[in-house]
Amino acid sequence: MEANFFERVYTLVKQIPEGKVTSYGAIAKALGTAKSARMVGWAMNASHTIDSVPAHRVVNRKGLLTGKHHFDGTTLMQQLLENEGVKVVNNQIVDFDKHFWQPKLEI
DNA sequence: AAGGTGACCGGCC
DNA sequence: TGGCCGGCCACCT
Repeated sequence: MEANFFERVYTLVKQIPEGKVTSYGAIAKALGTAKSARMVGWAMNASHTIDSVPAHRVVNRKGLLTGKHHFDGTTLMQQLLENEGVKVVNNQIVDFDKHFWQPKLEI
């Protein structure tokens, strides 16, 4: 199996198709650490150094771009999502449930 | 080895 | 939805 918890998160996040988004909790649950969605966020923090992980497709359960602060600018994450067809208004994804992608189905 | 930290979640009001 | 609180686990120093 893969070495770190991080790599598992990366592997899963990388599988997120364009125009789709998911939540930390969903990823955490898919990995088996449902009660520790914080770990997913922590993994994303490390993903910042990897740049192969579409972290902009990962938001919290409310559809808020909580992690946009960790991106380069302030609207980078939002623009990336909009570029893929995901509407974002005021740091929040519109029709979040429609764009929601369930990692459990893929894992 | 121990403590601190974190891009969260769920429950309650 | 929004604010507050507790829990939870892996990584870092």
